[in-house]
Amino acid sequence: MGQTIVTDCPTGPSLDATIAAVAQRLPPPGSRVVVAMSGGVDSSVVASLAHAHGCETIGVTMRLSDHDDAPARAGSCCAGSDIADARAVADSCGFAHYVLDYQSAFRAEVMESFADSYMQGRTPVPCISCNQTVKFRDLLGVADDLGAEALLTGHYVQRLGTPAAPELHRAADPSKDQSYFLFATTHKQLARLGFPLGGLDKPSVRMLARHFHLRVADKPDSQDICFVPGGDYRAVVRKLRPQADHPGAIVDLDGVELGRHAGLIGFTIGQRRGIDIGGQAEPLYVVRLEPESNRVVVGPRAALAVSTVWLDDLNWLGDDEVPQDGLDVEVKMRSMAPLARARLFAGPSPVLRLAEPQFGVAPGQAAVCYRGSRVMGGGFIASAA
RNA sequence: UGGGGCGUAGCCAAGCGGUAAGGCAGCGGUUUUUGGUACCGCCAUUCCCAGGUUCGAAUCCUGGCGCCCCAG
Repeated sequence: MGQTIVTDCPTGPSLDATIAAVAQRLPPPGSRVVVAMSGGVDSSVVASLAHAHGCETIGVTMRLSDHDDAPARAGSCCAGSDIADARAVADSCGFAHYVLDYQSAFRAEVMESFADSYMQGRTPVPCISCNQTVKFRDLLGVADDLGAEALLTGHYVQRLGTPAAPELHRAADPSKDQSYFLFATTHKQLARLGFPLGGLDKPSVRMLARHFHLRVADKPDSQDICFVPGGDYRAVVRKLRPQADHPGAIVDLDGVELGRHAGLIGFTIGQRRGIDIGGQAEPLYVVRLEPESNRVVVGPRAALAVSTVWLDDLNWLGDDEVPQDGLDVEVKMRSMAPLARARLFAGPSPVLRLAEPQFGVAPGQAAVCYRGSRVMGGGFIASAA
């Protein structure tokens, strides 16, 4: 009593307009498509849309880790309940759905390298290595085997340009943009991929989910690393690499020991919390990790400033090579970081010269280069100074 | 055992008779399909202990205890 009835998106775009907008990003009716279904809202909507659009839709869910015995957890992908959700969506809409067991590949190529990376004092982005391996290599291969024209996913990114010269762009909704995680996608892969949701915002996607009566319509967005459901990645690394992590010293910039740490894997460059050293006038941040001596080097925020960033594995998505004298780009060095102006130099040792110093640049993270909304390419941060 | 100084939260520290600042650390939350950052909130009924003065004491007095410095 006395409650206000809230209508859905009273001022938002209409349902029909939204569906029409998405249809432009789908292959023509009759095309066979594979949809990578995680069991979440986004990919469920993609599959439902493709099916409704008249595509011969095959939903595929990869079983990636073995949490299926665990109780349903919000925020994890491809666990048991998520697989059931994907299956239920396919059943209710009436398109095919397969579950593929990729646990061993996922473990070998994503989880193991995740652990190794931490052991080396780096800070990996497992979502990117997952996209590079099981998703856009293996699953695309599955799509090929099934004779599919395209592999569709629920990522919030846009593939523009022409099929022959595809361009990767940020999502229309900047708050949902996932292009950071897709920079390593190759030109060839991009040509076969479709991201129907790239022009929508989340409320529109949920509106579509309700329209299709999907049971996942109000499922919470996923977060955290999918194979670290509770958010405790340190426990996962220690389980993968028992005995590999040892207590050591926390030292200041001059090498003076200020405290002790339980193990290097608990730290990331730029990290403030968890250092557990009080009595300072200013907060201490992790400035450097030294796997050789097992030391964590800490210092004031100012000590984090870097203006040169060296990259590994540059994946270039531009139309032309990076000019000899460099290219002005805007770079993102964390998924939710603001863009920083920089000049990119390619070659055997690609390097970014930052226009303004940046703080908390961590090796292992991706540096993704943009020009306007377009992803020009990127690489993994090797080192910074 | 002469002189001087100090003892306030895990650490640093303000307060100097009117009912415990702040910083760091920690904890919780918000944000977020990576880690982290940032932001917000919480965090001493009590000031080494025991008495006393006072309407009222962390602040004054007395006595302990504990540190630190200077001492021929």
